[in-house]
Amino acid sequence: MRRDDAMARGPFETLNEQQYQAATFGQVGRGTVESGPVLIIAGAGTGKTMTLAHRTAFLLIQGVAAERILMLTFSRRAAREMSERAVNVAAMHLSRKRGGSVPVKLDWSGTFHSVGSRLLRIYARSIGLDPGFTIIDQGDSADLMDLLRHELEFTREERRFPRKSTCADIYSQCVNRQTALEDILDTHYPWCIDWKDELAELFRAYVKAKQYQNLLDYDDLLLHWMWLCENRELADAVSMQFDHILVDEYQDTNALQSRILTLLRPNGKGLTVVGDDAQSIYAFRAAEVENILQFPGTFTPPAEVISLEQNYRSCQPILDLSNALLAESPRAYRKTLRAEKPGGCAPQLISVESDLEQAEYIVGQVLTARESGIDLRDQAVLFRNGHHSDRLEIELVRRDIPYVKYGGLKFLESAHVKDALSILRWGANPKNRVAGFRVLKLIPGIGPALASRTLDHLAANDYTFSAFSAYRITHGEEEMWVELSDLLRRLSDKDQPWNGQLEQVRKWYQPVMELNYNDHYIRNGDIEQLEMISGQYANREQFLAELTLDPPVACGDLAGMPHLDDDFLVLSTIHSAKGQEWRNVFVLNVNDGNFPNEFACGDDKRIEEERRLLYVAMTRAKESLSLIRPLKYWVPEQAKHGDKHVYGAKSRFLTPTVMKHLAVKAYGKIHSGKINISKRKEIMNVRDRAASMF
DNA sequence: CACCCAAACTTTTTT
DNA sequence: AGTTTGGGTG
Repeated sequence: MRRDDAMARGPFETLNEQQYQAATFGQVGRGTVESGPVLIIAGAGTGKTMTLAHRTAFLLIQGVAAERILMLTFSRRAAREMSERAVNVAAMHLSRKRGGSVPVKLDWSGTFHSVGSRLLRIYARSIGLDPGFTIIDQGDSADLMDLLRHELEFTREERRFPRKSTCADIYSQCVNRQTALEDILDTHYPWCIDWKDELAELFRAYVKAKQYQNLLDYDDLLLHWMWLCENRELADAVSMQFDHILVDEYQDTNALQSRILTLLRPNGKGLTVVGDDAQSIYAFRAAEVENILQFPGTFTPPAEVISLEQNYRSCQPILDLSNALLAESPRAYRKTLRAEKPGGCAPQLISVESDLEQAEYIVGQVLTARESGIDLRDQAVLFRNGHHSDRLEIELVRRDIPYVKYGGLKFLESAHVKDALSILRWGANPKNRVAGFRVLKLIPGIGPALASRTLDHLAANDYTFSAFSAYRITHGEEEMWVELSDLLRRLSDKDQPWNGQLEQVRKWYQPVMELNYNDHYIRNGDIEQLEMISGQYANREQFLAELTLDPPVACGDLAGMPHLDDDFLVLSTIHSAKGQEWRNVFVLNVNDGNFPNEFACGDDKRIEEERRLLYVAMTRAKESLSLIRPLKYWVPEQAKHGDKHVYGAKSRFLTPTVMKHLAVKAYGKIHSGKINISKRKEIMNVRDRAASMF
């Protein structure tokens, strides 16, 4: 078939030459597309999502069934977007041609973790797993580590044992990198090296505990999927379900993920991966840039490589700066981004006195831009660490500027939400000791020891909650205890409808919040919000699984959470800004210590990743880019005496070659002896408040 | 044994 | 600034 004739028209005419090559790669047969492995190197802003969506649409148009396409993405949001766009493009074409069967969505589109969880529920029995497993998030996994490290009495040693989240991190690195504990400690956690034996023992206990309690952590979803595929028959069964496997953000896959792909597609047939090595920023989560660099060579004949370099997002001066930054990094896929849009002005490097002036400067610039017609939602402030925006947030609240913050503290991580979910999880799975422990300690008078004994009693009675009705607790609120055991019995009853379960949980939990939190009315609102969300799920298992795999982004206690159609400024960590774009972008704290982060120094590979992080931040900007550099900035490190400010050196990434593309500016009085404007405002504010007291 | 308080310690980014 | 541990009290 001469697909050029057939396809050049219709939905594919908007693609440029490389995008078109990528989208239509492969030999078209009757209802099939035969294609070897292909790697699409998609630079920032080169229409990656559009290309991948069009490739999927191409497959659908050629007659590949939607349920035979596996789309693996980095986030749920990306999965949804990709599915929608692909289906729309295909529908546009198909309805014009024959009006025949138009797929509504891609059945198998999701993150590695969510697809893994789905496959494991199907194949659980064949690998000796109970399909009713509970998925636990990073926090739960850390809590379980905490319980075990106390049980093993590692916390009683003279030197302090690594904190619970560090233990969980180390374990996760070992699994995801498929590397021995000793090597992980050597390269990533040298300060924990003395605890090697204890950590190994802790991890053995952790694995046992998870198995006993029927829990899977994030890493288990990948690990068990891989094990599933290591069995030839099962691998074939999974593999034969799909004609095509497409992987987005391939540069951020880890050893487990690439191994799973290799097992599913040993010869690479029907495998399409998309990514940009220059945007690999998840090494801390065990991502391997090497995966994308070595992808072509892992097959014989090697995979086809198609490079997209035409940039549709930014103006040329921004790309010149980004290209210059990246040119100083040694890497395999050289690319020079070219702008489609003409004109544009040079990116700026602004020096300010401290984080206070930084916040003030941004607020001023954002408001000026809005007056000139750029909505707040077209502007974003990006930063390295979640807390870097603290100062700015205070300023924004004070000046009544609405904003949404991505990254940082999440809804699901707040204590009250975890409490409520733990009650639900415990009801769903009485063996879940972490959840039970957490819930029991909520009752005044019940501490770790009593909670532990109560859990033992439950275990001794075959994990039936009715055993609690005869069980008296020595001290502790009698009434709350009785109500809790009642609630748990109802929750564990299989005939109990899902509808209304969260309401029952909230009714029991409300007094606990009122007791513990001053802001309980705000937190109660969060639980009510959770209740609303729960209505969208068919059953409890689905709700709990989806919520851990795809947590809601924003936390409700933001000062008046902006409604979606309102105008608001976007604050985001660079990691959470991936794939997004704004007309106007500010990058905070561009100094050595943040770019690169002080903890990343000493290791060349990690420094390169930090450079790429700055690259990702820069390439989010469409029209205007401002890098801000405070001369003095706040460090939350232990400060022995007095001043917690530190003088930040200029980022080592801003070399003379890179500086050529930056317009240098200073804001405010850099050497200040006098009190500056913003400080005076703060004093005024305090005076007003003092006066209003009487 | 639970709870409160003080002291010591702390590695960022997230599915 | 937030977390974790240890000591003292009821």
